[in-house]
Amino acid sequence: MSESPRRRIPEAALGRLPIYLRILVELGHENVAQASSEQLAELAGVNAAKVRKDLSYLGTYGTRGVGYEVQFLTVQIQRELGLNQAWPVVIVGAGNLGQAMANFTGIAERGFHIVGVVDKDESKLGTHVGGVSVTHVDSLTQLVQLHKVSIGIIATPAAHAQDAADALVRAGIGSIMNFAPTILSVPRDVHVRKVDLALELQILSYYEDCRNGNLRDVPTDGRIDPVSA
Amino acid sequence: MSESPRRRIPEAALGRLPIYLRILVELGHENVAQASSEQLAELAGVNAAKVRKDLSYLGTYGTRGVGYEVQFLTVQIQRELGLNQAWPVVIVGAGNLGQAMANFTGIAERGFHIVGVVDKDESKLGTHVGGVSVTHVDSLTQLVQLHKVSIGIIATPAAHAQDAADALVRAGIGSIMNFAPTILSVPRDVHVRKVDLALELQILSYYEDCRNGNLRDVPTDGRIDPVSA
DNA sequence: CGGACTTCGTGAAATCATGCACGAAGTAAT
DNA sequence: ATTACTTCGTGCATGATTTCACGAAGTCCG
Repeated sequence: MSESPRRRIPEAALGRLPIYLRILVELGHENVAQASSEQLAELAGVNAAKVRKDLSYLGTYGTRGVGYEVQFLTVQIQRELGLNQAWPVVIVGAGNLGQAMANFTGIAERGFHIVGVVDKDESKLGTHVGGVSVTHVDSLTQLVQLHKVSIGIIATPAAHAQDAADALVRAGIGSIMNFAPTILSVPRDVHVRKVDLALELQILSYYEDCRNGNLRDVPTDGRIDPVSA
Repeated sequence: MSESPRRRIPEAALGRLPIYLRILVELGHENVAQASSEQLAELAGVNAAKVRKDLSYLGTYGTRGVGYEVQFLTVQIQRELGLNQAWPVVIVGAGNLGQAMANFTGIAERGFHIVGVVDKDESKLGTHVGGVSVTHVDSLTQLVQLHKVSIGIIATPAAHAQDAADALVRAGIGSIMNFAPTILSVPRDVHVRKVDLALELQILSYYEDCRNGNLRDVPTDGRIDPVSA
């Protein structure tokens, strides 16, 4: 049924669409034709009502008494996420992380195409990383315009992350994935998603500490020197 | 003032503590002695009331009219997160990502210590990665027990992630950071945090697609073949 | 065809997170 | 000491997210 324009998927639901998508693609590969919200929920590690509500933001694509058509729903989610095109991506920073991202098959598999890796360190220039060679950061704008890139990844040390962001914005990029543990300041219309790897470990540390019976309840009153980092 | 036992910091606030911590450590390095919630908020990219509320879960550590003592608060957050010890960590998977994590200075800087990298691929054994050499996954349990490791990182291909998780759990690990795009099944008392790099890009893709005027409103009624991944 | 059964879509309730706004508690200076 | 000023801590309103629970809409089978 042709729906009225539905808009703006809530952030929380949006964050789960890629998960459903991966599951659906997998099911597709196993030639599963249909899946119920119950099954999807099981595979996604969430509850069934949430799956249904999340999917309902896309449209009414399920069939009552049956479930969802895997192929069809796959396409719908892809369309919604804008994945019916291969997005070109540039990486700023050819260190460990930049290289890992450039080589990461999971990224290429899901429709992203690394068109360039730039760095400001002369010694890294020309080395080959994941099919492209590392060029100087000065070539960024050129690279971006040539390939019509709109997504950039910052994999530089924290100290240079803002420079990298500025360069990306100047080059005309619209979205940034930032691995540096820094709050970037960018124009309002540029989207930033940050991924802080150490942060995730620190959160695990919290839970481990809880588990070890360190009942964090008695506030210290003596003031101790912080350890240096 | 000795408080009544305060407990369980809400997830959302917990996720911001590492950010405040990083900022405080930085301020400390610049010999800043005090900081107001306003300043911290500015640096953290959030609003001041949120900073105050988040910090209030730890205790009443601020001074009205003044702000927070940088050194003191640093220690408090570290204590809360369990970062007053150096947590040993093992990495399963010596591919790009595993290597990048092992070499990542940001991790060591924040009190984590990579004590081992294991892989099942014979060809990778013995290579040196970030100060440790890669050993066979069979040595995992030994490694974990020797160093009293409780945090593991899964950086294997998705297909082997569950095996990796099982091995980690068997070895006695309590928390897992999972880079593989898979829902792991683990005992209830094991904490898992997943980091799905492609997922983040897919979300950026959504926003880019929106920006490009692709008003995602008219649901297709014809059914199209999904592209293969 | 009709009844039993399945599963979706969604309102409404419950929970969680955010942000405002103000009293409380401190400093500073006269 | 009193006044002016700053900034914290937090109750409360608002908004977002999750979950429940049930009617609607379909299938299946005799």
